[in-house]
Amino acid sequence: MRDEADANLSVAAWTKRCYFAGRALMDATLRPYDLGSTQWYVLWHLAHKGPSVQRDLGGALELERATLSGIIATLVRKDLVEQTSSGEDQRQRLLTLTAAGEALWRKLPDLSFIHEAAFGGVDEAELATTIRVLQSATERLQNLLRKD
Amino acid sequence: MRDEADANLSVAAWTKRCYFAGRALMDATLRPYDLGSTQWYVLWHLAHKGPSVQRDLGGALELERATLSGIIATLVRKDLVEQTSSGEDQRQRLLTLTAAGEALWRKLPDLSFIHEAAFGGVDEAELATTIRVLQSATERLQNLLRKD
DNA sequence: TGACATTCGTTTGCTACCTTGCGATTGTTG
DNA sequence: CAACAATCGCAAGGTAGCAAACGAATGTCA
Repeated sequence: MRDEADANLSVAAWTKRCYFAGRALMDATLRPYDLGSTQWYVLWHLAHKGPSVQRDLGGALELERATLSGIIATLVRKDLVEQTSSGEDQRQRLLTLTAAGEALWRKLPDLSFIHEAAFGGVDEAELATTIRVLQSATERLQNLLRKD
Repeated sequence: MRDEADANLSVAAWTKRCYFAGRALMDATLRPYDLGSTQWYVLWHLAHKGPSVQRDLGGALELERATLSGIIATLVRKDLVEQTSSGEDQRQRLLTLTAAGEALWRKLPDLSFIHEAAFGGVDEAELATTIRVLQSATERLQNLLRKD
């Protein structure tokens, strides 16, 4: 949200702009494959960590159950992920890549160029400072949220 | 997106978490007034800068025309904003706060406590570093985006 | 065991972001 | 002036986030 010259934007405004710029580049790269960024994270997790229970995946990706539920539904509709009632607990669903899902994953481009483009070559100390500032802000905000 | 211990999250991950934490606190504060965060920004702009042409507001808030269109439609439905065909250019719409909009704006709590909670007391130099890192990352990402 | 509480996933409905494509208007230029 | 291009707002359709409420399955404890 810009209300002054670009140079005077607040930390908060730059945080938002940076987040959306990265998201946009990720989305643009994935568009030819008809994948959204969060869908990519799900595939990444299943490809690297193997089949997962939906609840655990939600924890790892920090998504609400309701949010993940919709994303998984989309991936199932596209036949990239299979959702089976995993034996033990009949409430839980086990998520597995389908053959089509594995095939697509192998075709996908490496996205690490995005992080590299954004932060490559930046002084290590400055990166560490940035992380510390953002982390402490996040924690303070979440504390305020919990107290309501 | 978390795939390691919290302490090892990347800058990108903290940028996202921080953005969403701030957004969540803002949304929670505005919920009793039945307002979303972007709706608040629109009201803020109209209250402080006076009536605006929709196109200009989109520029100031960095929203696509289509995105703003929906948000304005919501505010019009709630009778907080009036949308008139501003004389000169018959394509443009002039946005004005209604009486109800002004009344609501006066009742809204001050949200500056959020920015204060997040970044208050942080060393000035560290804040400046954070802004510089995020700004340069944003610019580099946007350059890549434009080149596609 | 039976009543109650909790957990997991889904559904519904909302905000907010995007792209694509359209109609209406306006600007430009041969 | 007429044809073409550009601009503005809207509509449709998609992704991704949230809260609230619900059914089914499971856990707990009197």
